Amino acid sequence: MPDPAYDHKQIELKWQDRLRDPALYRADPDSSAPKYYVVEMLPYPSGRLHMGHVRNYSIGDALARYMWMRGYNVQHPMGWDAFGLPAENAAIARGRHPREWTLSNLAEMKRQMHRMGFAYDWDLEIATCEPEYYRWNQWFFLKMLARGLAYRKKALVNWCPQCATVLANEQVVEGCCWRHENTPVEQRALEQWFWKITAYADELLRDMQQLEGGWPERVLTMQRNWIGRSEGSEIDFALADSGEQIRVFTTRVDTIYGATCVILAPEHPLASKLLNEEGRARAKHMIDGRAQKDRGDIEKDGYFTGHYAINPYNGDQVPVWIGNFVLMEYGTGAIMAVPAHDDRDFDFCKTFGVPIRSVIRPVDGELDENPKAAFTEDGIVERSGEFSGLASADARSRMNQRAEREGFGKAAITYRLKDWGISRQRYWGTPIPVIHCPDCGVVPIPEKDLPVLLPHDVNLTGQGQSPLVNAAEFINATCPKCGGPARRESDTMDTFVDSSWYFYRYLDPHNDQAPFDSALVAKWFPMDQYIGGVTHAILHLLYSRFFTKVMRDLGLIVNGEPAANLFTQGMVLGHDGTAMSKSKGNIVDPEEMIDKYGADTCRLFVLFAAPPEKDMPWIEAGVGGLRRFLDRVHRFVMRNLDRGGAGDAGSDRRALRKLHQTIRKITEDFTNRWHFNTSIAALMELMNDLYAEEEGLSRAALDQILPSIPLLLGPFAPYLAEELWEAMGRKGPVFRQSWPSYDEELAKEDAAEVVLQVNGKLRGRIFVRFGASNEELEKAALSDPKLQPFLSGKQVVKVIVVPDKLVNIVVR
RNA sequence: GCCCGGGUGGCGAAAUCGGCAGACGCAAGGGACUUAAAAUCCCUUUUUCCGCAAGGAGAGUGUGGGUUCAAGUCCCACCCCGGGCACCA
Repeated sequence: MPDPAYDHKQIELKWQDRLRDPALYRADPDSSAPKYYVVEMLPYPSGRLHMGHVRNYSIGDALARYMWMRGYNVQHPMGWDAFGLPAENAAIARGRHPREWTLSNLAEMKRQMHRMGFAYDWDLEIATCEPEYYRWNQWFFLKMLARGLAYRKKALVNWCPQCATVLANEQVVEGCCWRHENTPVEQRALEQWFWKITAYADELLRDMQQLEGGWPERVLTMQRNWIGRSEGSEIDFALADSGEQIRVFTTRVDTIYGATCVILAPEHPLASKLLNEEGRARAKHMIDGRAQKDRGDIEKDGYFTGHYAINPYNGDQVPVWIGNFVLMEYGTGAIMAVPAHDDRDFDFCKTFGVPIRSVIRPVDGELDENPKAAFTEDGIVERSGEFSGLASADARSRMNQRAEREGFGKAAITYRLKDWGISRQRYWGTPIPVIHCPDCGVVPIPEKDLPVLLPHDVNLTGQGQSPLVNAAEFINATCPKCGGPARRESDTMDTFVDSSWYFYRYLDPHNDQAPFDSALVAKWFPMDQYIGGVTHAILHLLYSRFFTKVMRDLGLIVNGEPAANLFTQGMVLGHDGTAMSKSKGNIVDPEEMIDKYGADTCRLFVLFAAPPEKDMPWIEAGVGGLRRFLDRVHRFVMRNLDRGGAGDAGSDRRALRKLHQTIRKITEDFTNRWHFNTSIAALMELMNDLYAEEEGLSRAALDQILPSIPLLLGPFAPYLAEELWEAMGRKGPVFRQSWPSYDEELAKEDAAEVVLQVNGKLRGRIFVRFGASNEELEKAALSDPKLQPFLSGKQVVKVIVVPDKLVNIVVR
């Protein structure tokens, strides 16, 4: 009789249907089990699921299933943010309303994910552009406003002409928009809303200590660089003619006696005042040049303003220049140039003939009167008045003291981090809940009037101004303070706001009294495990840390960090070796793969091809092998369900040993590292052995082996696991069973295989009982016939024995 | 330029604490079954040399050194690839 075929379509349809009940996946809020909280990063609903998403989800899903089987209380939400901008652009392109488009897309993605068999609570999904989510975004905004953490200012902002909106610094990649890598970002001056993430710069930096070990070092380093704290001094140089102050920032105030000019950024407000017409033209040229791509390649340019400034320490008058290498957005936008002790200043001053004056010598060297290059290390300060002879560090602190005493400067800390600009000139996003009143100014909408909802009928063009500006019904409002006519804010919030706190809302998605129940969050947070792509290292992960700290200060939560452990999984790359993306057209559609091979096979394949932290190029050639493996599993179980037989003791022993070794191996893989590729390889080895021993297996051995197979397979290939489990007459679901335990004794080999080496070269091997003494092993090795040719006529110098493993004989 | 990763067969990879390099899978080749094909099963597959054969000897984890009885793994120098940061004062 032929073996029953593994019909993945029939099996998967059947179990898709039976596993639809959300109650199966829901965590028990009263559970005393050790908690384990897995959250998945969300794909944008602007496209369909692709194999990259399938891999990301499969990693978390396998882990969640295993944790359930170990008795953990798993909250394993997968849901979606309805991200504004992509949704809006896609909706415009298809001539549909963003809301309609978003919801239908969410439904489609939900269907696909259900088809893939991801175990998740199907009630939990959140579309963050829905009214209830607006409400709490806006509520947070008002809280921030009240605390001075939200403010509005006119600022030079990054503007993507393609998106027709503003971008945060974090969203600019190599001078281009993160979504349009060929569109250079422009600078525009606009009134914008900001959130004061800089108020938490120090804490965001300091608390990274807590994350050490739990978060990848790479991510922490990226955040550290991004925050970019540097300690130094701010010093005022007064203009010789007008007395107006130029404040400079330096980390090397100890070199200030060597300052030979002051350089302003071309955008510096004072620059336009000091410059003549020609100078202003030069400044504009510098600004334009910088807007182009490769900043590092731009040659130094400068222009003398014709004015002089006074070094407050020694009264020297130094020329004031503008320079294209001085950045307005860092420090104070002005520097003192110390060519003798800074590479960039050296470059600049050499080029423009500004004098060079050395004031620092190496601790055990002379002052270099005529340096060929800048000496940038700390040393001993010379020619610096009362500070001469001091070590650099010492000089810095004494100079700061003097600056403070005399009122011309102070010690200061500068950050590279800028406040988070959250204004977007788009339709599809959370409206910023304020009103502009001609009499009262900016007036927040009272909490009781939230949420402010988007008007439904707008003219979406994707061009120029936000469509909300022209939506009269929306824009014309009444001032909540004076009752007079006023204008509603037309900016909407950056959608990174939505993703900054969605994982809290997941715990309590239907709460209409508060963003979430604080007690529930206190019980679950910080989440034990967060999984996401490294692409979010400084966007989402920094924002959500900031949000967490703000919410803590609002008294909503008690944790200071959102996630104790972060795992950054690798991407699935297209055939061309670059990340899958719709614009490149290299995405692989899971729908096709599922039809062809089945959902289980697809999941198994993406987990098997590479360990999860590694990028994985999509090479379909290997998928068939995984399908064949599942076929083999199915066939083996099905044809041995009712088979009788006395069996062979040797076969039984070998098969059971392999079984227990496999359980041990997979358990260790889940516990120590998530290398599912080796777990799956172990399962394949088990099946290979079972096939080899099949003839000799007794009924008793089969009764032990068969039920273990779906349990071990469950985290990786859930549909087949359920099917086999049911075929054995058991009640599911598999992921709610106990994880099988292994017996160390049964897993043990009969004898230790000991490798024999002579001078480190493999010359033979022997089998001995476990725990044989070093003397026994040494004796066995020295008398082994295979080793004699290499030992005869030689003198044994040393014998190294590693019990149960190896003997190495050193001869001369 | 600076800071992280990484470099192992034809390919994806494994080797988890310094102890048999290449598990597992793909692809390839050969065989069995079959009228035939598919499916399935079995064998070979890092490489060079010796041998009719069983078998044996050598080389080999980007390159060059080093430590060690023993190195893919540790140390030093360099090359290449990927990522992040980059006139950050």
